[in-house]
Amino acid sequence: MKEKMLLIDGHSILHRAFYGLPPLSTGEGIYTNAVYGFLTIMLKVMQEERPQYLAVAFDLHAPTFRHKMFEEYKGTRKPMPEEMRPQVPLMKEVLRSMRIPIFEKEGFEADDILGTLGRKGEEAGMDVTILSGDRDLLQLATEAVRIRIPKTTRGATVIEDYYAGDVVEKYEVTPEEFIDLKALMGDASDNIPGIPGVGIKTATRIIARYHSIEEAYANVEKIKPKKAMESLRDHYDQAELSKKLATIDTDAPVAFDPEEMKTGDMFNGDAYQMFKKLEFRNLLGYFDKDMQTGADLPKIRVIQDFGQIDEVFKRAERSEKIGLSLTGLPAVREKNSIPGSFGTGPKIRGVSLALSKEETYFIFTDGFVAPLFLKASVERVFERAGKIITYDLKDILQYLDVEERGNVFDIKIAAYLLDPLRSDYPYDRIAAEYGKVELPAAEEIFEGKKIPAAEKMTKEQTADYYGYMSLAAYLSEEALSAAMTEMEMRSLFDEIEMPLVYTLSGMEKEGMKVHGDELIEFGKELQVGIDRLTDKIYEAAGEEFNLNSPKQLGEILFEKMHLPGGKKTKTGYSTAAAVLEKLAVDVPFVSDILEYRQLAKLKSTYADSLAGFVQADGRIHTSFNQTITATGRISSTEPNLQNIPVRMEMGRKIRRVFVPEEGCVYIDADYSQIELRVLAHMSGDQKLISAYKQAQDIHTITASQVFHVPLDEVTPLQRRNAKAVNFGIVYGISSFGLSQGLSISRKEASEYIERYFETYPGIKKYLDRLVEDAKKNGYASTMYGRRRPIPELASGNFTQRSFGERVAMNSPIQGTAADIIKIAMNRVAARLKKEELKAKLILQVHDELLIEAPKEEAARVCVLLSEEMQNAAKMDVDLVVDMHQGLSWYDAK
DNA sequence: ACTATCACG
DNA sequence: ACGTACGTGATAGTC
Repeated sequence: MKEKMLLIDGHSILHRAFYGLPPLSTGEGIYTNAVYGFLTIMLKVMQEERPQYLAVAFDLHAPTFRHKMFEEYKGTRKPMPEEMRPQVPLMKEVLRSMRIPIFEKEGFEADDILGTLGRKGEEAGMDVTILSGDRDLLQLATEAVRIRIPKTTRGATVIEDYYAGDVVEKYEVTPEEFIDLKALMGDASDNIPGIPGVGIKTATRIIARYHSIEEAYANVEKIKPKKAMESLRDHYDQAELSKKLATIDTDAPVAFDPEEMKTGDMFNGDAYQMFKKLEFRNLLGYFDKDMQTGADLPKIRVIQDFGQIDEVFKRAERSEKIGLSLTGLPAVREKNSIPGSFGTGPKIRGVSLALSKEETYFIFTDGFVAPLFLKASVERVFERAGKIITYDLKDILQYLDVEERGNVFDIKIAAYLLDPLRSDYPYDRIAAEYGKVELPAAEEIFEGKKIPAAEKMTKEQTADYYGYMSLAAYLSEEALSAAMTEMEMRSLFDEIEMPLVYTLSGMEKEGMKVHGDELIEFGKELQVGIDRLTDKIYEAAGEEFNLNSPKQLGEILFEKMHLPGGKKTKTGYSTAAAVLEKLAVDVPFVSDILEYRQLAKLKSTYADSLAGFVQADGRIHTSFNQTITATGRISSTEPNLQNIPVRMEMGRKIRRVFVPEEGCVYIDADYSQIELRVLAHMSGDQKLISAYKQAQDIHTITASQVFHVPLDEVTPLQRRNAKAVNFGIVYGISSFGLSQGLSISRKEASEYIERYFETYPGIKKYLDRLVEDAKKNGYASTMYGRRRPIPELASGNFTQRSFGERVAMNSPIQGTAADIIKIAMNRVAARLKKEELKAKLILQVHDELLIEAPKEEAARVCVLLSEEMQNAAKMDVDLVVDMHQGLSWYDAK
C-alpha cells in the first residue's frame, strides 16, 4: 500500500469556501465562514483518503516573479473583500494550532510549491492528492498525482477528481499540453493575456493537433481558422510569455521533508481552544471526550459511596458559597393526589454540587440514595448554606419545597438583566463571559443533538451537563454580581427578580383547573361551523382549495375573482384580516373567510391544543418565562395562557372551561390603564396627573381636553380617537402608526398628536428626554433600574433608528408597569402565605392577576389582593384595580 | 427554518 | 425620501 500525501492550495480553497457560505461570524463579530468552509472540505477529504502526509501552501503577498511580469500588463488584482481579508491570517493560525505545516516562499506562488512537493512526493513513491479550486493545477496531474477540485452546487459539495487520463478525457489534451492550451486562450482571472481571438474551442483544436505552441507556430500557416492563424503569427511573443506565466514551477526551492508533514496531532488542546473560540460547534465532535473536557478543566466527579455523599452534603451545608444544579423526572401528578405529596410527583434523579473551582460532584439517585433522601438533603443545603448559586432556579424548585430566604443567586436571571436582548442564556456562554472559563456546552455533551429528555440521557451526559451547569454557576456569580452593582440593578435583582422566581414556581406548580371534556365539546361545536363555512366558501369560489394557505387564498381572491387590493407581502398577496375586512363590506363571501379564520384559529390553537396540555391532575401547568422579553415582562409558554381570547365573544367562551376547584372561586384583578398612569407619574405632567385625580374615564377627559369640548359633550368618536392617541403615546407615537390604528390620513393623525402634545406639554418633554437619554446611554431604563439596550438608535438607517426611538419611549413605560406587577405578585404571594390562606396566585397576564381561593377566604383575599396591587408602587397617580369574582375565568372578567 | 396570520397585554 | 405603531407565542403552510 502506497503512502498518501495531501497538498492543499490554501488561498484557493479559502476563497471557494468564502463564496460558498453565508457570512458566518462569532459573537464577537469575527468573520469565520471561509475558515469554517476550508476546514469542512479538508476534513471531508482527509476522512476519505486518510493521508499520512499533509501540507497547505499559500501565496505570499509580496509580488512574485510571475505577478511582476503580469502587472506590467494590467493593473493589480481586485482587492479582497473586507470580510475575507482577516480570515487568511486566521486560517494560518488555525492550521498552526492543528500542527499542519504551512508552506509559503518568497518569490513563488502556492502553485509552484504544490507542484514541487507533488513531484517530489511522487518520486518518493507516494500517491499525491492536490486539493485546489483552481483548474490551472490540472497541468500537474499524472498517474500518481491527482488533482481534486471541490464544487459547491446547491449546498452540497461535490469533488471532481483528475488523474492525467481524466484531464485528457475532459479537455482532449494532456496535462502538459494544458499549459499551452491556457497560454493560447488566456485567463483573465489569472492574468494570463493569451492570444486575441482565440477561445477554448480554437485553442483546444490547435493543441490537440500540434501538442504545443512551438509546434503550432512552426506550422502556423496550416492553422485552420484564418483568424487564429493570423493572431498566433502576430502575437507569438505574447503566446510565449503566456506560456511562461501559465507554467507551474515544479522545481521550486522547497525542502521536502516527509517527517515534517506527518499527520497526527490535529485535534489537540490548542486546536480545541481555537475551534471553541471560533464557535465551530459542529466540528468539536472531532475531538475526543477528554479533550473536550479540557486538560486543566475540573472533571465532574460522580460519587456513589454513601459516606462520601453524606460528607459532600455536610460540606455544602457549611459552605459560604456553592454551585448547585438538579435533575429529575417531570412532574405529572395523578388525579386526586394530595397537592404537595409526591408519591407520583416530581422525582429527583441527581444533584450536582460545585464546592470549589476544582471540585464538582454529581450524585445519582441509586439504591440507598433515594429521591427523597436527595430532596431532603438539598432542602437542608438551601436552609443552611451561605450562598447557593444556580442556573435556572425555577427549574430546580419544581423538585423542592423550600421558602425564599434571599440566599440564592440565579446566574441565568442575572445574565438576562445585564443583557435582556439575547434569545437564550446557555450556561457555557455565561461562564465564558463572566466566569472566564471555557466549559463544555450542551451541544458538545450531547454531540450537536438537542438536549434530550432526562430519562434519555446517559449517566455520563447527565453528570457532565448538570455538573458543568453547577460549576458555571459557581464560577460566574462574582462577576455577574459586580456587573449588576455597577449597573445599579442589585435591588431589582435581589428584591424583585429573585423573589419572583419562587412566586412563579408556585404558580406553575398550582396550574389551572380545566374542564377537559367541555374543551373537547367546544372543539366539536367549532368543527360544525368550520365545515359549514368551508362548503359555503368552496361553492362561492367555484373550486376547493386549502383555506389555510394564504398563498392559495390570495390567488383565488385577487387573481381568480379580481378583487381589488393587489400585492402587499414579499411572498404574494396579503390576506390579513385588516385587508379582508375592507373587502368584506362589498363581498359577503369574504366575511365567510374571516369567520372561518376565526373558528379555525379557535379550534386549533385553543380548543384542540389546550386539551392536550391537561395533566393527570386535571390542570394545565404553563411555564412562566422570566428571561425572554426585552422590556421585563414575563411570558407564558406550553401553553401560552396569556393570550386566551377575550375580545370576541365567540373566543371568550373558551374561558368557561377554566374553573376553580370545588368549593373555590376565581378572583381576578387587573390594573386600570397602568401604563398610562405610569407615564403620567414618570413624566410629571401636571395636567395628565390631575386628569387622573378626577377619577373619571381617562379617554373621555383626554378627548375633552384635546378637542376643547365640555366633558359631557364628548362624542363616542372623539373618545375613540383620544383612546387611540393614548395608546399611540405609550407605543412611541408616530403619525403613520396612529393613522393606521384609526384608519385616518397621516395628516389628521399628526394633527391629533400635535393637539395632544399642546394639551400635555410635560408628556412631550418627557418623551423627548427619554429618546435623548437613550441615545446618550445606549439604553432605556425603568423606574426600578431595569435596562434595555437599544443598539438601533445608533443606526444610520432611518427605519431602524426610528424604531429605536419608539422603543426608547415605550420600554420605560412597559418595563416599569412590568416591574410594578412583579412587585405586586411577590407581595400577594407572600401575604397569602403569611396569613396562612389556602388561596393561591395562579396566573398573570401582564396587568392582571388571577387567584383561586376557597369561598370562605374570598372576602379577605379580595381586600388583600387589591391592597397589594394598589400599593405596589407609590406614584403621583394612584393605581386603580378592577376586581371580579366568578366560578369560571369567563365569569371573573 | 422562515413567513403569514392572529390571539393577548 | 425613507416606511412603522410596543411587547409576546402558537399554528399552518411553504421551502
